[in-house]
Amino acid sequence: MSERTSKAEQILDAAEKMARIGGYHGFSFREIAKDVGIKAASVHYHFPGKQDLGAAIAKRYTERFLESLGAPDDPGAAPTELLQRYIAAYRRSLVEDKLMCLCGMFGAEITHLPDKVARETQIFFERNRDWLMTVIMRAGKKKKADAEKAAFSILATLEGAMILARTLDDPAAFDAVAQTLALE
Amino acid sequence: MSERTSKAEQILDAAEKMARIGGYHGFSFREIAKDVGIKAASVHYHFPGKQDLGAAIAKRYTERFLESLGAPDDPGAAPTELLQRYIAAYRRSLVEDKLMCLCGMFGAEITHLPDKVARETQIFFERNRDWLMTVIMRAGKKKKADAEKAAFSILATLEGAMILARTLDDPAAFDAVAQTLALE
DNA sequence: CAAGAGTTATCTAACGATAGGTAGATTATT
DNA sequence: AATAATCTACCTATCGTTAGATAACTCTTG
Repeated sequence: MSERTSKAEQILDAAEKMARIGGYHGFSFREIAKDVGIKAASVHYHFPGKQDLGAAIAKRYTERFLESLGAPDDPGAAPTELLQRYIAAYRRSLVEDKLMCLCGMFGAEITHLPDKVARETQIFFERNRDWLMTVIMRAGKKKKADAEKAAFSILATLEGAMILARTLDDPAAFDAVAQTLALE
Repeated sequence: MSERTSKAEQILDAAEKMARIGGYHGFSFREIAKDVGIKAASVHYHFPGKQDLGAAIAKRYTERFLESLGAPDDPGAAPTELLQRYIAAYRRSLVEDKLMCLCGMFGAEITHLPDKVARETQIFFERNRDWLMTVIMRAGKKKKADAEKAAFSILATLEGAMILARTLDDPAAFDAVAQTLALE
């Protein structure tokens, strides 16, 4: 009886959602188990330890996020359009999912995370930086160092905007911040 | 025998430090107790519940933070100087204390926090917004609505820059982001 | 086809650690 | 004597994790 999604995927789904609300301590094997209809011990069959599960959701999150953006050097998409798409990805997470960015969450508590999880979190930021740098250099910035600064700035600003908008419970605050980015 | 700092203050110090590493779940009565040299039950004498302690550190953090900035309408300080001072406050937390902004941390996990704590976290952002708006309006001729957008943008960018720099373990990333702010 | 072996997935049941919190005795200070 | 501060001792809940039994499914083989 093969269901539409595997148990491992269901576990990842539940863990990711919980982590995007409460961070690394926001998900537990028991709560996940209840969510997907098995016992806590069975979750360990799919993911040996919490570190592994934490690293797995961060890795999947990163891959899905970048996949949803498309290639930064796609000739069919203008750099400005790609940047708008990038901003829209954060907005969707905030407004539709009503969830924090997983790696923004993990990033805040980075010094409190197991190595495996911290590493995956770093990778999210590095790959986002690289994606943005490619787009920015296509858009006109010539020096690589300047492109990196601009990429860091966009990345940081959007992560911060999510926190701000969620704290004030005001999606308009996100848009206000995003608006100051779009002009560049 | 009255020491230099009261026990309540020592408790706040310990709790704040732990929370700025691990968030709301990053501090516990037992760990705090060990830190200040009393038993866990005694911590409850000073702060009845965890909510109260969490709210107290957020409140004190906000007050100290704004105090360190000085008045936004101080005639003796130019708006650009005040903005530099604002950026420097974040930088100090990152580089010297090597700690995350407490309310940036709490903001990330806002939907997971008790009401009392969430409220204090909101107040941090509101009061920072107001401080920045005052400075920004002094600096230019901007409309109030535009000043709010600019204030949100600075606030979000610096919170995000802290997360970014801490995750990549690279203070230069913070400076790169801050540099894009200073030009405004 | 039928039986058994192997593999995959889940279960029960518990362990030790840690959490927030409470009651009531005890000590220290005023 | 009264108040302020801390203590011991415990409670209940949850955590990650583990060992070992038990199903459930797949594959091979007589």
